[in-house]
Amino acid sequence: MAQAPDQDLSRRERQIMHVLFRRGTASVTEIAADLPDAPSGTSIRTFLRILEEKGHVKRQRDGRKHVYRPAMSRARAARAALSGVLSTFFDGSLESAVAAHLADPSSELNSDELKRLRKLIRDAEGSEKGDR
Amino acid sequence: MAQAPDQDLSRRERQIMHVLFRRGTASVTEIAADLPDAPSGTSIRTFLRILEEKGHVKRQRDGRKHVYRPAMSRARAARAALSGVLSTFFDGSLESAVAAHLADPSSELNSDELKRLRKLIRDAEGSEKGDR
DNA sequence: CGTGATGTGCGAATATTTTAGCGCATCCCA
DNA sequence: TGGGATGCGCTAAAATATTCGCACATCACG
Repeated sequence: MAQAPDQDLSRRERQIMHVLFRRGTASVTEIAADLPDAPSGTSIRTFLRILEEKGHVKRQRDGRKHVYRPAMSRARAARAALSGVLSTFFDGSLESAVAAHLADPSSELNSDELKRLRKLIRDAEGSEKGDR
Repeated sequence: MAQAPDQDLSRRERQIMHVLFRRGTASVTEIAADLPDAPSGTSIRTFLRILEEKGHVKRQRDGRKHVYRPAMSRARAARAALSGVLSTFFDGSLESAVAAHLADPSSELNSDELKRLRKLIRDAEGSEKGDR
């Protein structure tokens, strides 16, 4: 399980995980750069240590520094995060979410992306696994 | 601003807001029912009071009970939540998100939904507002 | 080598979050 | 109308989260 890695994390822990997911990999300094109201490096290290103990983060030496990365694959976390949002805000429907996003003026997607998007769906219709 | 209502909320506050967004409206009892490891009703009321003070929740009497609802529209919160996830896990691309969701075996969407989805996009291509 | 800049972890102070106990008000109905 | 059930807010204790000071390593380099 552990579907919702977020659910069990505190605010800071979550923020840090998000930075890590966004960057893929990051040093304490880089994390600090992306953190709103970033605390001291020492504090960030504390969280990293905790996150590591909880099994959410892995570390690796890089010269004298350490580089951190999420323990869970981005893909997996992404899926979980997305379905969480769908479930809470879109009645679980991808369709409504897409509709909302397309309607959002700030989404700014060009016709190219739209075209690819449509192809994506056409292909999915094609394969249509099982479908009971 | 206040784009990310989540960002400033504690774990419990967030959980409660999510229940509220999911249900639209809820009493303390209903919230308790949806909350993982629900604390006492008294505790929930405490959070509701705090959330109200912070301006995230509105309340309304219903008989002797109170009914709570999010102060921000679901649509607005939904948009914010979605773009947050897109930004953190999908490089801001709706396309990747859709691709991921379609690939997710547990997504289970039928051909009807796919069809509507495609139409949605086709329409968007048509109107293609501004596109600066 | 000697020294400053950088990085690290531990341990402990501080601040916030989380939880409930209480006493009061209201409602249902025997 | 008296008593139990249900709901509410206030207030304060208990539990967590958040932050950092410190002392010890490493590294680059004059």
